[in-house]
Amino acid sequence: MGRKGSTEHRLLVLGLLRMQELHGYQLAEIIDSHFGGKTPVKKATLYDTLRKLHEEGLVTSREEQKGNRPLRTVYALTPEGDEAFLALLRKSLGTYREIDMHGDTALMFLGALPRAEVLTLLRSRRDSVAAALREQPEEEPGDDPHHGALHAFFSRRVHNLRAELAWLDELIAELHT
Amino acid sequence: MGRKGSTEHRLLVLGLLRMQELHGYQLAEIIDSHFGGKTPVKKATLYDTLRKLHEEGLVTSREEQKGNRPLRTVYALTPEGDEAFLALLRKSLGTYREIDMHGDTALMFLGALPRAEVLTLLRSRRDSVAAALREQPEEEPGDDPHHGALHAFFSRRVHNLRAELAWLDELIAELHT
DNA sequence: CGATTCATGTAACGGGTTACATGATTCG
DNA sequence: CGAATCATGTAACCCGTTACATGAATCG
Repeated sequence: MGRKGSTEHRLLVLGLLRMQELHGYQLAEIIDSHFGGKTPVKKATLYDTLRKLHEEGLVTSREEQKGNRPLRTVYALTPEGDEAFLALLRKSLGTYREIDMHGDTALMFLGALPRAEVLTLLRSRRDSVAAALREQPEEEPGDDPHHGALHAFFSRRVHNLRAELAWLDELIAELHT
Repeated sequence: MGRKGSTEHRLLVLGLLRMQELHGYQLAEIIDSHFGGKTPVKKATLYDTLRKLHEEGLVTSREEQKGNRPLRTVYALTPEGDEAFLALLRKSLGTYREIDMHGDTALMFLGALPRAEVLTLLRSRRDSVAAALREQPEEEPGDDPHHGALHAFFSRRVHNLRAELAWLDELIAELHT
């Protein structure tokens, strides 16, 4: 039924609706196109978020039919929606949410395996990180309407991956005694 | 009812049971003591995980009563539990799980606020990170039975926080034009 | 003509947290 | 004696994903 929709999701949807009115499917496409494959939001969640935002009066909805294509519901931001967006943005930008450490518990038990095996495993992990780093777009070529907008977002990802890599290298070297 | 219990939770519980048999409350205490306040696992989850591991035959259970204190259920690892632990550990150590980026969506919309305000907000975020970093134990004084075991775990946290800080500083400088 | 695309949803499941219930005991 | 501690659990809730359903249109 009526989910709340996390801050992140609301922020994303409101932020995109701020630039232009959109229907759900279109919204999903825009998001997917920027995150190729690994979407941070699934369609079901998007539709739900839109419905919720509409209930709250943060967006208006309007039915639209282009030719014989399926009926679509186009959403647009209301002034309240814009306010809500800015408030969320301010709160979110000014705060640091400690990132959940996943895949970390294993690090507590390095002693349970022979050092040689630990080294092999960590090197394999290192390779995964390096691969993920290579897949990151260096700097988006600028024929994108949101050109610079995503810069900070992706730059953080890259920074994080690089830090992870450096840390792993350090740990590996350390274990090498 | 019967939850699966995430890999992380299972790994943590099995790993701790590997060193000594424990009852749920004690397990929670051990975990809490190392993460002061911000526990990565809640009691309800722990009890549930233990129950599940018992169902699967990875741990044995035994009732114990010390004096008139409440009845406690003490769990101990079985050989299968030990195998399961090692398998989980190998898989987890050798793999990199991309961390969920939370609090990041806001970074996509830096353009929505005047640059001066963005700078103020980012500086406030920077301070949160710096504070979190100060709260991290530099290097655990060694009167801890798990002395070196947690080294890698905490060192990663520190590294991550430092990377976050450096990245924020860079971004702030960049926005300063 | 079968497969994919457009477009929107619903139902069920998964998995963790919150809040609450219980009951004895020890501490201030 | 009231409050906190010991010890274990359950029920409800929150939220997101998976999988499925629908139905027309277009593409190979």
